[in-house]
Amino acid sequence: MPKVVDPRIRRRELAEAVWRVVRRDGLEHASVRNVAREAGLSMGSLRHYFASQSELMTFALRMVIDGIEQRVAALPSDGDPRQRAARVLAELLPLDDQRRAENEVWLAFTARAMTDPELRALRDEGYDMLRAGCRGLVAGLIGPGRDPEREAARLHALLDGLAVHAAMRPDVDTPDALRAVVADHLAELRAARTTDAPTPP
Amino acid sequence: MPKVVDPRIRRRELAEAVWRVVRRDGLEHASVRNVAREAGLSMGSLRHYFASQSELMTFALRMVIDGIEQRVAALPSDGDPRQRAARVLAELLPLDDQRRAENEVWLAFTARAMTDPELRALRDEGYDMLRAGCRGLVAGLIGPGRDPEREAARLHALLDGLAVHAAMRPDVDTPDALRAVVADHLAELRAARTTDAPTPP
DNA sequence: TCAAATGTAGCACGACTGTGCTATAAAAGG
DNA sequence: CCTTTTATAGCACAGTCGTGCTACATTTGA
Repeated sequence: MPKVVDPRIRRRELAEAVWRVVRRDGLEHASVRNVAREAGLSMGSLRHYFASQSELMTFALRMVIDGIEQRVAALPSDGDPRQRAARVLAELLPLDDQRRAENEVWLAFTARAMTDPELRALRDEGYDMLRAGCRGLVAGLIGPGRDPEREAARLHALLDGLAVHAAMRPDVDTPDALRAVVADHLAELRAARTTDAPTPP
Repeated sequence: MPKVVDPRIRRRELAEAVWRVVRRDGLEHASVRNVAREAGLSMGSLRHYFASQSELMTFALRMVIDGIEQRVAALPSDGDPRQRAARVLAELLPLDDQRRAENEVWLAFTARAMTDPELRALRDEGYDMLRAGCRGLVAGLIGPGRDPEREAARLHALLDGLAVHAAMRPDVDTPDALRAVVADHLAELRAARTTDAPTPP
């Protein structure tokens, strides 16, 4: 007795089942069987929506990227670059459960993308998006004497590092700690580049 | 016709076979069979050195941690904290093949540690080690008005973020780019904390 | 009303996995 | 020289895996 459900909703439900399995048991346990069971469907039914496992996985990762992109795009585009930067960065950090979930799933797939060409394309897309975003934020913020591209790379690395740490040690790298570090960094970006005194003799 | 080899060397060889399989095919393909084949041994022989797969994996990760720890410890302990910081950080970044390998293996295991308690203990050990190292470096560097713990967290996140990026995009985040970003960051740490001007009205 | 399309379920096959087990050859030690 | 230990190899079992396939119920559309 099949229910009548928009297939797009079913696909979302299945992708969310992938997320739950990945977070609870790890990506290596996200088999077709386990995901189908998690979603309360049969294997055959799952394969009606996704012709192969890699299609399912690709879609589950795609949903992470799209979700983040949409949330950032929905942010009020304030004229003040400092407020906008603060808002965008607060949106990118894993500060609540929803974003913690996305972050953990993203990390799991990022690792697998090291050896999976199909996932790698998506991972690179996310990387490029975030790097471009950092470029935009930095451009409106940096003080004199700073290299925009290097500052974008630095902010980007800081963000991804904080995300990894938040996943690894949520007890140490708490939301408040993440916010404080990012606030420090933003404040610093606005300062002029200090020319280096030579190493004291 | 068994060769006469120090069993500790065999264990190292097997761990290095794990590394190669992990880098080439991914952690999910580091099965007992594949690792044994990679090392040129039989499954039975591998299991003579490692009673279980998790013991093999644990040892392979342990070797990463110990290797990094030993290389940092072997660094000439210069009196100047700035030179020492530069040296230590250059040692921690994945700038050559050996460290690129360690870094990729570390990332793969870090991801799996999210759902594997045994690996998690090792991962946390690495995390704590690096955080403590950052604390030490920052203490000797920071300018007035800075919070040492927050700066340690920031440097730590920056390092891990750069490591992730170097693994993901070695073409973009080249060794030179990594060095430049870290140099910028170190120079900045020495500057005094700029008190924030309030957001302009 | 009846045929086509759609959603759901389940089975079967071949492949791969970790581990327990036995067999055998070489080395070590008396 | 002979026994014990060590190293290596290989097989067998039970389990999981992805996928192709069939069967059936429900909905849709003419």
